[in-house]
Amino acid sequence: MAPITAKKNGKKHALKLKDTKGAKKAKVEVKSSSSSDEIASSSDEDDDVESGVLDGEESEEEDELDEVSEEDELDQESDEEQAEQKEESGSDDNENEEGSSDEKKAGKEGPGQHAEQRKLLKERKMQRKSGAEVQQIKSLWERLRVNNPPVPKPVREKLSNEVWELSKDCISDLVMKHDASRVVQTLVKYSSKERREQVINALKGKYYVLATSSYGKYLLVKLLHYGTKQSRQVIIDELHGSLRKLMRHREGAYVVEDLYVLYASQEQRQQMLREFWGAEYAVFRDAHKDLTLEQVCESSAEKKNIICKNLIGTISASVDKGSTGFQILHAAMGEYVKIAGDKEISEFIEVLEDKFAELVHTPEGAEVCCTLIARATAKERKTIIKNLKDHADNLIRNEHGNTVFVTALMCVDDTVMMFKSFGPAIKDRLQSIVVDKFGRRPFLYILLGLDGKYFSPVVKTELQKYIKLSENTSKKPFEQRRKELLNKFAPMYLSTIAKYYDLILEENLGCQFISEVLVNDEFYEQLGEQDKARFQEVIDTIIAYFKGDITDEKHPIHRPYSVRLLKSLIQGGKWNAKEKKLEPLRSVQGLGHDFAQKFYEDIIDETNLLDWINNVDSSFTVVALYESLSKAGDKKLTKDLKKVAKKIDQESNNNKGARLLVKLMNEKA
DNA sequence: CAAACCCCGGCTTT
DNA sequence: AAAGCCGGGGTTTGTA
Repeated sequence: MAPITAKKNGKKHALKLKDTKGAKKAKVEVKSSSSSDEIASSSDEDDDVESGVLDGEESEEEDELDEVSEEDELDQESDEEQAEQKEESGSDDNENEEGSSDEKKAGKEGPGQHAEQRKLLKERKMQRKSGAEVQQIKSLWERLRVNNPPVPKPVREKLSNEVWELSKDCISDLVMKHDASRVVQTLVKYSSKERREQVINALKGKYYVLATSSYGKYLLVKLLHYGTKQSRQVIIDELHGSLRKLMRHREGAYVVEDLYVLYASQEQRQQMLREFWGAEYAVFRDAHKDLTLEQVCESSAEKKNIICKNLIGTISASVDKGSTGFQILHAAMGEYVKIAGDKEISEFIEVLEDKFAELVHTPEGAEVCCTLIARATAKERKTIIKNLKDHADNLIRNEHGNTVFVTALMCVDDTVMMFKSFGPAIKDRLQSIVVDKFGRRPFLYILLGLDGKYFSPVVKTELQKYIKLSENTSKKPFEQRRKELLNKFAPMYLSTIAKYYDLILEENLGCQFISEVLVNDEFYEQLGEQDKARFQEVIDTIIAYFKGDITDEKHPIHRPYSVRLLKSLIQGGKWNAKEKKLEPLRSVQGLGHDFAQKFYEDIIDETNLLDWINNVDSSFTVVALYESLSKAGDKKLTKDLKKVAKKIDQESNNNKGARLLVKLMNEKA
């Protein structure tokens, strides 16, 4: 692994640790991704970060302690841990906890006690099964793991062989202990394919226990990481049938999530999910291969009931455990809502309670959330919105979250509530949301509906699916909701543009947005008298924005979208590319000819006309001006153009605007 | 709108 | 396990 990776991981981890203290409540940010990071990085660190031994260990155990209180019934449920293992792992756990708290105490109270504690700990360790070997292996490992300077390869091989010789017979004892499990991790990391294969085989029959062990899980994840397709299959096969139980397990759930997200193939994922349907589908898995949920449910209402019950069982257990952010869970939820009836949907909404925000960052999770919003009753929608509004900014900017917000905008009848909920959170950030690739979408929706320009066919079809689903519970005519929202949001759009025009105009997406706002009859018609006046001020502001010497490279005209914006304002209408004609505005004032006139006066006049024509970036502006003004019989520009006609640069190949202008002038004459 | 373009994830290769 | 290729998507751009 490259040092860069190590560094990155270390950093990530450090950040994460800081978080765990203060930000329990602020875990809106993708929990699922952190799950994999957490496991990967905290175990990586052992090997890669030089100074990390104590830090890593301590923090890990701190996490451990944190979680202990959350302990649930599942440990008992987990089949009494295989008689032989039970005693061992039980005492092991205890010792580790003691160990960590001892260590901490010692750290505070003085070195003398510390040493004593250490000795005690060591003695206890020696008494454990394979204790002597463990100590020996560990000392070898200490030499193996050093990374600064890195151990030369031959030495590494030798050490690693020695470790393997010592550990291969008691490997299953090693992997459950927090220190020794690291030895095996390092071993796996520095081993050949064959050796890894051997480790995989030596651990056969242990993977369930491994997955549920707070230390073993790191090794398991490592094995998955370095493993081949086959070895992954071995592990998956073995865990297969226990997934539902694992999902309810504190450690196991993380392993399953990692497996699902990072290592399982599409087919394996499908299989994992099918296991959540019920025991039948886990046991006879080959018989049920290629089975889709819809098929099964259609074939028998009884089966459907059972599957529903099983799914919601796993889902609510995991949600209660705080695993709402897991992707595998989102996928399971996705299946559930696909077959759920209205009653089940209501129950599901209750299960999720205030955790909706944890769903919206993954494709599946967002889909679930959208479906729920679409199918929910007015009252249920209100609770969902109430929950989501606290995460408005993250929700709206997120690639998937934004569709959830759009769905809410499309489906919720109570637009007053929508505006009250989200308005305040949005108000001060609209200038940055509006230039965000995803964040701007909901606001373009309010402005234009599901315009194909901003909603790709895939997204659009999906959103239309939700519209269809919402028809049972939404009462207003579809377009009415958008109009009402536009009415409420329009003043906010306007004041944001007025205040932050320079920030927004700096971005391509921002120019595009402003153009959509200004060249829009519906928008203008929603404005009151006072806002209509402000609208004119905004237009003047934009005109003034283009003042200045365009031979200066920093002039805004040299940014690609500026011309497009100006052109749309000068034309005063939307270009319909299908019909190849301009659709003039019916009610907006101050654009089109008016705008052109002002622009050819305040910004361009006979003194700098030639500059604007002979520059590639700006020439099309003049073309637009010419078309707009000459059509209206405005002679000033035509006259000025004649004066400079001879100096227009028609030679350079790339100034197509200039040449087009000349062509148009000749046609006229 | 359509063509050009770029970026990313998955796959194959050594 | 890293490097390179390919295809599909989304975005940019060209200018009607």
